[in-house]
Amino acid sequence: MGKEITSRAADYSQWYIDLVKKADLAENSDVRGCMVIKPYGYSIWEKMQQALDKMFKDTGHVNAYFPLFVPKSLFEAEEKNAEGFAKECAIVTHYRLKNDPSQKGKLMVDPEAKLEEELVVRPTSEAIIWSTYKKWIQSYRDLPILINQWANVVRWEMRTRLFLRTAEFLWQEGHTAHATREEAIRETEQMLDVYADFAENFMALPVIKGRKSEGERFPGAVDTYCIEALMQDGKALQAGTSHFLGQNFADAFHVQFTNKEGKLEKVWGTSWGVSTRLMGALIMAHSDDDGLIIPPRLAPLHVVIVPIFKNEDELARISAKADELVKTLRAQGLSVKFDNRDTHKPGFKFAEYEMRGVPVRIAIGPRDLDNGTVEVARRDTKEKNVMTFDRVKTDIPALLDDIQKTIYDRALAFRTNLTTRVDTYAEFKTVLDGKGGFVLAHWDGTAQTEAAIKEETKATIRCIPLDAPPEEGVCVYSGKPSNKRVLFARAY
RNA sequence: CGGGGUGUAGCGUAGCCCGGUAUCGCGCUUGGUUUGGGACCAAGAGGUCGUCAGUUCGAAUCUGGCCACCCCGACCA
Repeated sequence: MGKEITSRAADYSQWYIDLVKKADLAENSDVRGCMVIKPYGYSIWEKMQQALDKMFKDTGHVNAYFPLFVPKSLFEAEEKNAEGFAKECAIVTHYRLKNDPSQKGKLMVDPEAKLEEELVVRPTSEAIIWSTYKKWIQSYRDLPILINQWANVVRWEMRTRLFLRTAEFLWQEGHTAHATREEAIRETEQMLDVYADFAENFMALPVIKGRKSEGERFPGAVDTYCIEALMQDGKALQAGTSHFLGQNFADAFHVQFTNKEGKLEKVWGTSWGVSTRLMGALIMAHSDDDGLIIPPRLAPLHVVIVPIFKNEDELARISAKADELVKTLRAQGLSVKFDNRDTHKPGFKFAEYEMRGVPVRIAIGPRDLDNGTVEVARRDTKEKNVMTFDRVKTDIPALLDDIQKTIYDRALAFRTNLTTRVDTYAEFKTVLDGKGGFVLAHWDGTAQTEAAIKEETKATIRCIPLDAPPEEGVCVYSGKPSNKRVLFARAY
């Protein structure tokens, strides 16, 4: 592991890349645009999965798995959806290789093994899932269907960045089918709330819930809801989406049911997802120039114990105490590691665990044994305090709660400072180019204005906040009347 | 797909203009001294210089083709 990462002030993008690599989260693979998620990075993703999966199940959903490949004819059935993803689809056209007669030891695509129908590698699974739902739904008694899947998807992006945008990424996608419009909308909103809850309470990431403008809507959706977060460089990041699909996929795949009155009706749908992009959000929202800062509720390791010793005898004495602490803390439900390696000095270990964002570090040396104390360092503020042995059991769990809260409060204060209400276009541009962040401004509601602003400033409407109070005003761009402010920002 | 750039040890690099089998740092191995904030000293190991061809007595270096990757744009969870 190297010694330093680029500072945020020097080059925010480079800081992010350095951090992902030095904290051992992920690296570029031999496949263009695809990453290897390393064990430590994956363990954080697993924590996210566990928390989300429980929330999905608590709201009545079940997991299932649908195929990676989507026959082209199914994929193209919902026109807007197909059109929206067409430019970034990987396609399977053949199913066999053979020895290349012109080059010894090389393989070539067997031209005789061409598929009758090409298979699209899923960029999202609405098509394959709704073609399946058609077989499952005949009666109102078959509804609702509340299914989630954990899967990988492929979107052939031109430019990629670790976690934030990769050609293949991991995610979960919920796909639900309902008898009524109202129920489907309730589902869409419920899952948005689940995502916001997860972001705020697990990721310690304050988010703004809202609806996308027509231009930013998911292809094939009637309405797209999202949560938007602010990163430390003042750019916005979409952290999750929940779509009300109306009857678009029911239309495309002829999914109908017989209602209580014996009449045929079309099914209403939703879909919702979050991806490994959340890893990027987690990193960019909280971490500092010394490395990762992970909120305790997502940290694979809560506490690391580092012994400080000069010889085997000292290590043995410290180990006895450390083992006791490990037991105590594990009994509190915490993940604890005693790093007794004698191949690295304490200073090296301190730096290493800071880079990896372990929330709490406990150091024990001979001095502590004599005093009946330990040195406790918290990662979020870098504060160090001496604690007596008997306090560890109660004070460490309390400290972790405090760290979780501190990280959230810090992110919220940051966002509050970087959220600006503007009333003129000049001010709009000044704020974007100066302090950045979220800009709340009036918008006339037209796609033309939205596009013009994007063209001129690179800022997009992140969302129309759900909690925006009605307020009479005029569009900063066109001067036409508007009745609420929308959220603008430059985004990832 | 347009514009620019770069490929030398696991990683980061010097050398290239002006041809003579490769520099330095990190990391790695071994031994010793160290250990309360990324240790030090010594000795070692590790390279078809992206690839293919050409020029030459001789190519990391010059010429051409190819490949890969990075950056800027357009596109994007």
